[in-house]
Amino acid sequence: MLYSLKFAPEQAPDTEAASCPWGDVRAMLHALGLRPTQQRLALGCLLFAKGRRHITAEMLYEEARGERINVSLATIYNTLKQLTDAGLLRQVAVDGSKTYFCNNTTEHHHFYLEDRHELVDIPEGSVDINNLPIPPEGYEIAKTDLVIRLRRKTA
Amino acid sequence: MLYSLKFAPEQAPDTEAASCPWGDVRAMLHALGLRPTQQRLALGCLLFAKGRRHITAEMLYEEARGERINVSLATIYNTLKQLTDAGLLRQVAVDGSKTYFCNNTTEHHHFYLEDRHELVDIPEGSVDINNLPIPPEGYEIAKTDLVIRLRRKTA
DNA sequence: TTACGTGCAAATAATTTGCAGTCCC
DNA sequence: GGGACTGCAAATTATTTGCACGTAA
Repeated sequence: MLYSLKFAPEQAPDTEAASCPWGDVRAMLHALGLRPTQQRLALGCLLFAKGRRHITAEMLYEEARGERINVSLATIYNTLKQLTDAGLLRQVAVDGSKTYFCNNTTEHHHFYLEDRHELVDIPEGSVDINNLPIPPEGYEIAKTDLVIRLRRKTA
Repeated sequence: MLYSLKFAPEQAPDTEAASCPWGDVRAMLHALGLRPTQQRLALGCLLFAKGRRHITAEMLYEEARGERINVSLATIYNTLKQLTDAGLLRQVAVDGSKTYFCNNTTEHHHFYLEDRHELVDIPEGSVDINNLPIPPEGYEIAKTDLVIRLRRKTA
């Protein structure tokens, strides 16, 4: 909440860097060859500020609206795709419907809380996957996704 | 192809058992409390006959139409859901769009061939997952899904 | 200015649902 | 016959796209 207020349209956009752990969102966009528009600056900050790290387009949209950021859902989708293509976000498929985006691009895996429809990082190193099978001829591993689905204990 | 011809509407439905590795589809449906309608018998046979084991609703629909089985997409979805709920099929999320159903309900994992949009079983035992993390308070593991995404080698 | 971006609304795609008609028990 | 089942078409949900207008370099 705090961090994103600095991106409200009426605020000076040059002050955002300090509030975003990822560093300077403006620099990040520049490095990607993307214009630092108000929408992208704001979304970049929401996405890379500490706090929430697994988000759907719809969730990000609601979060942005809550922060009075003027942005359309189409732009949310565009931006998420651009950042994903750039390798700054990781897309996680959990069920056949919503798509989650994760701002942690290190090798790690996820818990999925079925009752809350929520993704949670599994701390790095706490799961070992051994004996990764050799891919069929002509293929190489692009990435490995491990999702441990959790249900509420009934006992 | 061969196996499903026996389920064409004009054929005697009592002969299907021999052609379906799962056993007697009629008995299976009975055990689930589902009426052995022509559609369900035919779909049950397509799903549990050897051969294809990872299928989407759309794929099953096309396969059924190819076999002259008269069935609607809505019924495909209904049936897939019923069989999944009954534990006879396993649903696998691969990307944010299509949902795959797998007729292998043993613990196993998948390759996903990104270029062909195809799921392939990884032989059981060829991947070890160790140190499964302890779920947060109040939760237990419902299932673990490991998908190894493969891309075509560019080299 | 001028190409890149954005918002809106319409288009897709996958799946679900409501309901009238059909088929097993 | 009666309720379970099916098919169709309309409704939903998630996402993409086309295009007129806005805005950063």
